[in-house]
Amino acid sequence: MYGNDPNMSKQKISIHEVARLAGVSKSTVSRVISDKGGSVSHETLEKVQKAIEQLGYRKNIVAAGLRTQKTYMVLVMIPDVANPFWSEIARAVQDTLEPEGYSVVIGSTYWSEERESRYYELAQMARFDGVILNSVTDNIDLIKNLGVPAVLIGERSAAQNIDTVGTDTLQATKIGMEYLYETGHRKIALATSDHGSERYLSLRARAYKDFLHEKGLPFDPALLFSVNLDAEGGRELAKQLLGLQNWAERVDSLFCGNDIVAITAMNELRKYGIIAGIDLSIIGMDDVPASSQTYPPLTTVRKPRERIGVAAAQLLLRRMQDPLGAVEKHLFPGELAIRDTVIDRRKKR
Amino acid sequence: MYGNDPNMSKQKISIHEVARLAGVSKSTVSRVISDKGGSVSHETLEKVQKAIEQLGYRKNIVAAGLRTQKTYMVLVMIPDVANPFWSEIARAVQDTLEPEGYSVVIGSTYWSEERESRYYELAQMARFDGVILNSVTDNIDLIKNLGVPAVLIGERSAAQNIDTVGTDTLQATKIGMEYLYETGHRKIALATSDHGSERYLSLRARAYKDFLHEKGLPFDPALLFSVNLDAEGGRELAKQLLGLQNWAERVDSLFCGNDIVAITAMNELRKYGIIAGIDLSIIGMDDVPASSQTYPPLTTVRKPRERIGVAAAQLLLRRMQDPLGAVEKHLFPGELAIRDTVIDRRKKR
DNA sequence: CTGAAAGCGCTAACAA
DNA sequence: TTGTTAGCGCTTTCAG
Repeated sequence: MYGNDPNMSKQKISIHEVARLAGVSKSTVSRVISDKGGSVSHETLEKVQKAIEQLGYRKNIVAAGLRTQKTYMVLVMIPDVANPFWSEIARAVQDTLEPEGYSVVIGSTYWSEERESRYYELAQMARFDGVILNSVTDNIDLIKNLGVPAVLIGERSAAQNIDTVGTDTLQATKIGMEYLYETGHRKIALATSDHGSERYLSLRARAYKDFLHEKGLPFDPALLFSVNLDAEGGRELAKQLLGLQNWAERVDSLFCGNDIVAITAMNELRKYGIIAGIDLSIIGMDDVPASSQTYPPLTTVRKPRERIGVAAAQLLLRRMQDPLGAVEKHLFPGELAIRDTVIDRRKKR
Repeated sequence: MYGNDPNMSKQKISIHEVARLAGVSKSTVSRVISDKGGSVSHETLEKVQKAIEQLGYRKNIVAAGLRTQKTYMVLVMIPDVANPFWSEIARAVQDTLEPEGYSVVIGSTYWSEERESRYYELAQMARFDGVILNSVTDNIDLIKNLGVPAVLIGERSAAQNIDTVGTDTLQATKIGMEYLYETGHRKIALATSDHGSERYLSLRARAYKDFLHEKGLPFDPALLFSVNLDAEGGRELAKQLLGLQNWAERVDSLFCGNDIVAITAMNELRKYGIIAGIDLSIIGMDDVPASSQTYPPLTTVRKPRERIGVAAAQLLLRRMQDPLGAVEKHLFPGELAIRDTVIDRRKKR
């Protein structure tokens, strides 16, 4: 009549109740529920399991963590969950960490240092076993002093002594250039940002120049457009291009720093009757979801978001087991997503 | 030489060390750090604070939670983080819960029941103070037995006894229809899914019929297209429309069940020379990011993702304080996002 | 206002 | 193989 309702959903049932019902000690129950395979006789094992079943007992991992110093929680700190680039990385991390028993907390910093430090605080309150992050500030000392294994996502050279995974921008740019070259383009323009602080952006410019040199093509400074990598930059780019004398004879293709720029530039140029894929070749970078929905669909260099996420997760897993192992860095190549904005000029020759 | 470095980042410093340094008891330190404003003299308060500062002490909220039965963690269970619709809701939840001291865990179920139950397990392991979720199964009993305050996101009628927030699909459909009507359209077609299980989808059809009736317009069953709400459905829709006899005379506008359908249909129709916003009006639903990047940009009915997220978070906050309060339900109206795919036919009259 | 002691639910020596 | 005894770091009576 009292307490014999197995469906009571209140989780008042702890290891203690299980022990009582099974007629064993708490430690024995503990041995059963902590998968460490502590030595328990087959007989008692069954008794305990039956009691657990009967009471609907659930292990309280938070309490367990207090003792073992593990939380089975990992923080993924990224600039913006709602941005597909980052959310897809987060998803990949989640997918590889959860089967290992970890829960993933996603924190959006919205590029704000203040929000970043709030997450660092959290991390220091012993909430997480590990952290995967993309920091605005790249305050390496801060990250190293977190007292928690950390993996960086990005491609900053500042981070010398810390695990890193990211995209190989040099290669990603080159692969796009190469594709333009193969399809018969010889007058390639580049649109990218020259934001001083974000030094990795100029990697695109470096790859561009290297490429021209390698192919023995002339470098025309007027074809290196400097714009912000957002929608505004795309419109600006269209304007700059159109402002160029004899532009149609000087450029046959446009390599854009990212897809947003490519898409807005493309839409802007159309207003002047210039159609991407017909009058001018355009190629973007990132492969955001919108890129396949534009008209015509955008050819672009895809950044391997999934691989990045998976690699970061695996690296963290390793680092959590062996905090003192050698620092690793992984740069993944971009992949060409061929759609309809690059003209095949070989046919025309 | 040993241990006298105040910057040692290992968080070995607990309440105990602080107490020693400040020359008080652990309880006193506890009173200081738990914002409950326990009575502490101004003098000791200062001593303790100084000690905390000096040692770089951080409160271990996990340990505290063991005692207080609070984890300050909230689970947001959604079908897919990488889908903008859901990630924006998650972001809003995060933005309103974090200032209250909660950490938000985002869990993606990918529409799988199995993954859902894994999260229910987690919730039962006393990890979370509350849960905000969109369930595939809508197993209300299960959710109620979680033993944790829960708020549902969606618009399922099944959920009678549980807090819910969602979009008012009936109204959202109507507002789009109304806009078409205002701009002079009288031959409106609707494309939606008739998936039996997802009964809320047929809300669109209901709103459609109601609207026609209200305006005294005839209902032509051939103009109610039934397609899946994905890219494939969009192409299918284009095919069906084109297959209709005299379609150009029978329909002047197309209301699509969601943006994906609208965008793919629009791109497909263009192949036959039919341009949205010129030859045919098209309107979507959701306002996904890609919608503003299409050419022409898509007019659509925006679902108030942010408001939904904020409301869900606030509701959960309330429910966590008062678990027995009356069940609440909030449906938010859709908003028109006017862009370029709807023709203003009034001019032509 | 402050301290001592008990305990949240679990794990980890150490005995038995 | 099992039970006993201490804690993990914090909060919370209950005295003083």
